[in-house]
Amino acid sequence: MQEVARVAGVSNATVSRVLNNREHVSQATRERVQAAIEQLNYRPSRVARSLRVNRSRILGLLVSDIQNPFFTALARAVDDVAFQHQYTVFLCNSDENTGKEALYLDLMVSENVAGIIITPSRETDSPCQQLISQGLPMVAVDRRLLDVDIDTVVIDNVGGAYQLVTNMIADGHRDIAAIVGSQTITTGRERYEGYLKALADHGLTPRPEMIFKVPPTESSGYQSALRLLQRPDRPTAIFTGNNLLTVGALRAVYELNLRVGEDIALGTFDEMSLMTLLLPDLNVVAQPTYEIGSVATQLLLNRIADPSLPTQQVVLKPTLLSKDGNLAYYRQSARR
Amino acid sequence: MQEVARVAGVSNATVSRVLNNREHVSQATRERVQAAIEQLNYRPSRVARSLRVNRSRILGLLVSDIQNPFFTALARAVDDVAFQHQYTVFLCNSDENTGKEALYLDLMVSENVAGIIITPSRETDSPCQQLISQGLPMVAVDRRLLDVDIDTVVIDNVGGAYQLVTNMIADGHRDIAAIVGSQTITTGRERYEGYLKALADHGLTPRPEMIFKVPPTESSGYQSALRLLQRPDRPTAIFTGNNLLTVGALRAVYELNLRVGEDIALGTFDEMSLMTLLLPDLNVVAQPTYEIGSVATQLLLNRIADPSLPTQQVVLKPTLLSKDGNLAYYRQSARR
DNA sequence: CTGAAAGCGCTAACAG
DNA sequence: CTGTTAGCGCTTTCAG
Repeated sequence: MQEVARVAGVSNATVSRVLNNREHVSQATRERVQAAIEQLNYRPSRVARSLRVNRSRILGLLVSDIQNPFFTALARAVDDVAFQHQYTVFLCNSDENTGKEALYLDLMVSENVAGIIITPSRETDSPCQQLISQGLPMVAVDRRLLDVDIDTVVIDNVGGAYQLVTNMIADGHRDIAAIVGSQTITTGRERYEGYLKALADHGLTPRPEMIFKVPPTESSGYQSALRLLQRPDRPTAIFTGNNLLTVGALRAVYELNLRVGEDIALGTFDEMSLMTLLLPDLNVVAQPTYEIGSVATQLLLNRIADPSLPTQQVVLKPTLLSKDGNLAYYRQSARR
Repeated sequence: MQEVARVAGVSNATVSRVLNNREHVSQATRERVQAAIEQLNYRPSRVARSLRVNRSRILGLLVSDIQNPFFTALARAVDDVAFQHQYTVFLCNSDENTGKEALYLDLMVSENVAGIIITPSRETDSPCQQLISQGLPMVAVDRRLLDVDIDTVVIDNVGGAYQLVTNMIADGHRDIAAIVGSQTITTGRERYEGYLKALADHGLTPRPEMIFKVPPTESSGYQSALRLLQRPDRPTAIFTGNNLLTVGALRAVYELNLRVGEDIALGTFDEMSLMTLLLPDLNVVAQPTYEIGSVATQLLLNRIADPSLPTQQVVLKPTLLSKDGNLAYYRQSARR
């Protein structure tokens, strides 16, 4: 910067003014500085600026699984909106691991991010509480945080699961098993709640041995489904709580040479590329993933602009895909 | 930091020494400082450190499509290796857009990253050249960069495509169409080259109207496949150059109510979750994705440690999945 | 083994 | 409209 100032024959204060498009600089000087910048191929240090002004134009995004298409779609949306507002995104992967989550949060703070969007890996005792009370703008996404006053964007998990399971009941199923995610995460608990409610409202009582509450991973889905399907009294349908559990369950189904929609019905959350295309008989509740991400980012930007805003809890509606509608939905989303 | 120094009754120089695990600090002082850090819940500013030492422990990773499972698997590998070495990863999405690519590169430099791993969006005139000559450690991954002396990790695309197409020929196909990515990207060109070579070596001549060179997107794959499949003289097989093209092609196949492996054979690069499970008749060349990412990261860390190292070009072997082997491969990779 | 002091590159008063 | 100056939080000589 000194160098630029020297070449342009001005002080570095003036260079700074030009850089930040401040007024009180004559057109002539401005152009001289621009020329010097070009000539030297100068790039301002965002690090120094961040240190000085004590805030950056970086948003932290901490997802719990970078390989899960749901989270990458979310990341994509966050990136888009941030980019439109000249913010950039620091994307990290907590791996569903509270230790890593805490570590990355610390790191983001150390890096002076302007705010953080997080998919919390547990709903209580979150390190988020402390950061928020320190005034760091934060938004929780996909999963709620208990006992923390924080902007939140989630979907109506109870309602979505309820619709899905009701739909399976309407298809004639009376014995519907469930493989749902850990009950310490709101999505897992709420979707399970919707499942139970749908059964109860139709006079059905679930068999306890038909219910698996497991970590939301592919291998858990696989193991659980295998155990379910190998029973002599296997259920006629399985409700799986998220996409990874579904993939695992599908693996088990195929391994046992069963057919989805014929030997066993499957109902699940999350639309995945190819899944609806190749498995038209799958019952799917699709999340408005892109919208979740963009709303969350907007919320975060609003809070950065005005930290005194009251916190908001946004609940978006998922969409039950009709069997005929699957392909149409897939096509539409692929077009984006 | 001042605060910690005050509470511990030492100078901030000493606090710094404790923070960085430097010697020449008595055990007693060290403990006093640690206690103060705990008590105040102090987190050092990485921004200030980065400004002072003019380097950070951040690696930049610039991928061309954050929603492509190939790149997220890559990101996962980079993240893992970086994390093991106490580095963190700044992940950005160039969106296959040279403008965004240049912008993010500038940004990463401004943020003082220690080095960059990039999947270049074009093979010539890359802004990477300049950064490298400025001494910034960089690694190109998945795609080569022409006329730039840079560490590179790619797979043997020619060989992989050759094997795949040869395999289809062995299955009896004589009329194999191709939908390959832009020829300004090395993967697109090399895979096309392998395709041509396989045909030539078996005395086959491709029909020009059966060859589509298009951007590597799902919609290009869809459009191209649709046009191919709607011809009265449609081919018996299609070679698609990457996973997105494949997904698009699959969409066209399903829309026309054709069956993979019966009405039309498909051969493609990249293994995708579920794809091999649900489509056992797909011919697939799988990339050692995780290894690509980990080798690239290792290369970058080596160069950061010693910038004078000669550059390396690593070429990894892809694996042709036998039809029977698909499921086994899928299972194994899912276990990771 | 510890402290004082300079300075990384930038911004923001404050003067002029 | 432009320059001078102080200082963001840290590391790193150099003295003691």
